[in-house]
Amino acid sequence: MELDRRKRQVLRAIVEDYVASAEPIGSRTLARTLGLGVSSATIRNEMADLEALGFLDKPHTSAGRVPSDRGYRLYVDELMEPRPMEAEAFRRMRLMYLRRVREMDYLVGQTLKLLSAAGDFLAVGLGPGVRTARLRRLDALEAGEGQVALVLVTDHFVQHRLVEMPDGMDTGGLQRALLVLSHELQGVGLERITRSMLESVAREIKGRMREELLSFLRDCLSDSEEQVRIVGTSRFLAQPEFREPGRIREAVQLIEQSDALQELLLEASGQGGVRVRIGEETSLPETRELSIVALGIERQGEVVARFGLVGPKRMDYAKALALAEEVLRGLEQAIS
Amino acid sequence: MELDRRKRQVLRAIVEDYVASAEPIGSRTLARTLGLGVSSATIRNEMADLEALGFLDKPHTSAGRVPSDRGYRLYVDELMEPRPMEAEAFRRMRLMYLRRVREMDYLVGQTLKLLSAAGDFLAVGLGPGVRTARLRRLDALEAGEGQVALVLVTDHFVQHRLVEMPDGMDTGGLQRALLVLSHELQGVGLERITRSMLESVAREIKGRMREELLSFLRDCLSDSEEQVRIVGTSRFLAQPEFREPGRIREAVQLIEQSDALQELLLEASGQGGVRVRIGEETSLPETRELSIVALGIERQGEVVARFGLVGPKRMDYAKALALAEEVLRGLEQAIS
DNA sequence: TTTAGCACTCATCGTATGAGAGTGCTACCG
DNA sequence: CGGTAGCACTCTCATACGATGAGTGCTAAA
Repeated sequence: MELDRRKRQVLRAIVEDYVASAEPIGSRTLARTLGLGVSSATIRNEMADLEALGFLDKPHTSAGRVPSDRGYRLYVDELMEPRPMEAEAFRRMRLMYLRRVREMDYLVGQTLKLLSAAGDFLAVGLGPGVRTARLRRLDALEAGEGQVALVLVTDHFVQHRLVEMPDGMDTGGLQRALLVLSHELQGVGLERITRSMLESVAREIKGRMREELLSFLRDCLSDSEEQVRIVGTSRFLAQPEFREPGRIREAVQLIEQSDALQELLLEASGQGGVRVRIGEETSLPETRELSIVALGIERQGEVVARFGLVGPKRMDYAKALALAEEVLRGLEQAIS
Repeated sequence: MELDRRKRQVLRAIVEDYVASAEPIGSRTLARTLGLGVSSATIRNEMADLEALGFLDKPHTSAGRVPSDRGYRLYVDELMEPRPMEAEAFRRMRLMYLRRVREMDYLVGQTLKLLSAAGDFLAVGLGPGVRTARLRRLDALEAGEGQVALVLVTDHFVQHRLVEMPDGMDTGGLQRALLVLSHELQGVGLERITRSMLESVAREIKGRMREELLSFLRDCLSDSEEQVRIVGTSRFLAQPEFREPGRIREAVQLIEQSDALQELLLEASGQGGVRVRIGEETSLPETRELSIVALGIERQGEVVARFGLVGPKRMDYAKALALAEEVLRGLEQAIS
């Protein structure tokens, strides 16, 4: 089962050629570019063997070879040469993670920008959401002209809503009620906060304001914010695999109704660290033709953020892995 | 130049047929569906006249007729029968605008959701950004464990950033400095606030914290937030006009690099009220084949939010107009 | 003013055809 | 026994061709 040296060379060359050109690789061109001093017929034999072993596929009888999922897998695990990040992007990333911002939403957004700028990937990211957040503070900031800003602060995000106070209502009562709630629930995981807890406090507030307050708190506690964020659509869609209208349509749909992407990201990023899922390994029918390099950021044993670099299976795994590892290192250090 | 009754009937029928079917309309079918008791030859003559007057186009010699930009224009201005919004969507919209939320970002987001759910449009929206915002409050909320939430409140949005305090620094100084700044600049338009104003205050704060504070304030004052928001891509792209790969590619590009869409929205929504731009009228080469129903929300003579419903020229103008007018009414009332 | 009739145009679709790229196999070589 | 040359075979893709059908424009007549 072990592949000999030359087979590995051939497979690696096919993967790298195909990644670069998006065209199936024929034996003639490969014999030439490989420079091994063997003829195309020899390469053909090697290719036939690799195909029999499941590392290559043929789109059709006379079209050259294309790596199979197993082929990509072997390439990623054993054949590929790791490649460090581009210097400029590396510098920017470092700089960002040295800052003192602790707001995950912000960090996720900035990281996504850097990731999608670095290649033709679709960069997806998922913040901590309510799952791992602990309440720190709940407040109502008077903002003049009868308006008040409701603010909820947790250990890694802030939510707010600007609301108009009903006539004749003073902010004092509201602030007091929130202060009580704030003290009571200090340090409690948002997930543990039930509606009845909120409602008992809100009872002291009357009328319209109660509804708005409850609506705000409910929105904060619901997972609605924990939605996957997606950057880099157009460079992703510009890839040659999406030239046909059918494919592009599929991809657009995948992006727009982001549930599938979210599931993909959750599954692939798992319990932290960097992982690669290739084609069928993604276990989602919609993403059978895509790959993802995913990572989960851990803090105190909890995964607080996840990122993924999604591309066609023919993506630049070395680049994506270098990016992913750097994000993992930088971000975990930043929030530790 | 005035069109007689029958010509108007014919034009209207062609527009409505074409909107429904996306196929060019022939004289035979039209003669049948119109039920005027005249033959296809008569209709052919009318069509030839309408084409000569510039209200119809021919994709090619033997393909039936299609409305021209002028044809759509006349339809929208004079021929179309206004149609009220669908009841359920109307109810939801009403309910939303009766709430007391004054945060434009939130309102824009919710409105876009409703708009894109109501039809096959691409719903675009633009919040007030810094242009029309007036500072209300600037604060630093202690959040425990050495973290502090910087909060900036204006009359229609809130910005925040969660930052880690450097060791040994107390929030007191920070809060005092912000309070001073807050009082000084109370009610001042964000656009008027210059960097030197900020820096003079920040001078009292030392080290890393100053950098983070300035970075936060700069981000608040820059237009970065005033980016057009886009919802409904996939339903928009599912329209038959985007069946060809070239067209769909164009459209995706238009959406992703949203500058053009933003410009379109700004131009079309103008100084408030509801307006329609059809095809060439959009004055952007990229959107020559699209139409937009746009509206600007005014408050005290300033446009604080803009929305657009973008579709192929063959869009359902009656529906889009009904939606637009309701948003205009509801939102202006809500924030007045 | 309307209509019937007819020649004409043009996109579309299916089929045929040839070129080109690439494979698999067989026979042969060192 | 691994490597190579040669050749038949397969399959896609581009092109051409003709048939089909929808629709028009025009003319002459009602």
